[in-house]
Amino acid sequence: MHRELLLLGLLRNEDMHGYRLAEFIAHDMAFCTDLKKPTAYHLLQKMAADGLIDESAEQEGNRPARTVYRITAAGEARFQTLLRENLRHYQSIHFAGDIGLAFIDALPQDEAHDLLRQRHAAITAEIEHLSSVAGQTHTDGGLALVFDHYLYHLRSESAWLAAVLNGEPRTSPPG
Amino acid sequence: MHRELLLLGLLRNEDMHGYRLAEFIAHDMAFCTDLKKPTAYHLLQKMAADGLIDESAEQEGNRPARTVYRITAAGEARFQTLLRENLRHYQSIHFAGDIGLAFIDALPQDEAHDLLRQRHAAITAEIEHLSSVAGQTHTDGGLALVFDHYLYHLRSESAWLAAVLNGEPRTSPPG
DNA sequence: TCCTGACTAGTCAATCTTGACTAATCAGAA
DNA sequence: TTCTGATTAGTCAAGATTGACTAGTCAGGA
Repeated sequence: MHRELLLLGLLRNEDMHGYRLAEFIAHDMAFCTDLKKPTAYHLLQKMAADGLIDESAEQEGNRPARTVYRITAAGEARFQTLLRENLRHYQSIHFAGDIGLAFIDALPQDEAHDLLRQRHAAITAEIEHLSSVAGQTHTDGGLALVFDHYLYHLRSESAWLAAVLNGEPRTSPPG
Repeated sequence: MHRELLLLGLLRNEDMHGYRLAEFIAHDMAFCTDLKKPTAYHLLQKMAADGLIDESAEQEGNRPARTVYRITAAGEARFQTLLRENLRHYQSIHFAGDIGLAFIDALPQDEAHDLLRQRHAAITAEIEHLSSVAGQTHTDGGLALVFDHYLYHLRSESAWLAAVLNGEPRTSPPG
């Protein structure tokens, strides 16, 4: 459902064709969604069938024709509903990396420790990378908030993993 | 891929039939995965076809026959590989709730604030609930670690959202 | 001019995922 | 005993998702 919200939200800002939508999402929102190009096309077609968006053909020079999508009044109403639902609720997350943790006792302690150190290094690297990209794009309005959230989350993950690696007692709160 | 790891890890501990696996996952691992019953069956059949697990029929009383799965040597090898891969890497997460945040400017500030307060209350409620269930099950070995991670994450989310609601400056680290 | 590699705009088959359903068994109440 | 609702053990069709592919365009170098 949040994928529809994403597409409607972007179309609300500006009419776009599928390729551009997918590209924007992949380049500028990679840190908060993993919506792929074919999925975007699929959802766009479905939403068009539902009357939430309008399709129109557009030709530029003699490049291949593009299908441009524009949000309708029904789509705007949907957006409003979905947005409120999204903000109101907390949607719990599952960490793929936790499955490994659940079976960590299957490995010798030394090796497990070493692997987790590599994981910690990967988190640190992502924090560095994100921090360095910080001021470049998506520094506007809502996306800035999301960016901050992601960075905060990464720091929290890093801190938790560091505590585990130091053998600190469990279930300690952050901050 | 982590779903295969999960099923192999559980079968490694004990032979089981599909229904029991799915039930255990839904009851005792809900906080770290969302693998559904039909998906579990699908993966079990695939892994059986790949020779990672063996199928055998089992009849108890005159209850319907059950297909019991047992991990093979190839399956154990796969488990070892997948476990190391899982622990070594950090797999980044996407928050469905972030999509709403990205478009929060579309709502009047007061309403947005109010909705986020409801979200915060939902997180608090989940923390309460989890804390109360803490000592009951999954307090063993790896699952204890995962449980701690989830609780830590919830606290981190709560803290971040509280900071946002208080209008505190962004991109502050936890702890 | 011709060729190569990159970009544009999408499509498609294969795979994954799940809500809803089936069909049998059992426990306990009426 | 008979009925109801819960539990057991799955199946299935429908829908979601994605890696790999197509087919045209364009820029720049040889």
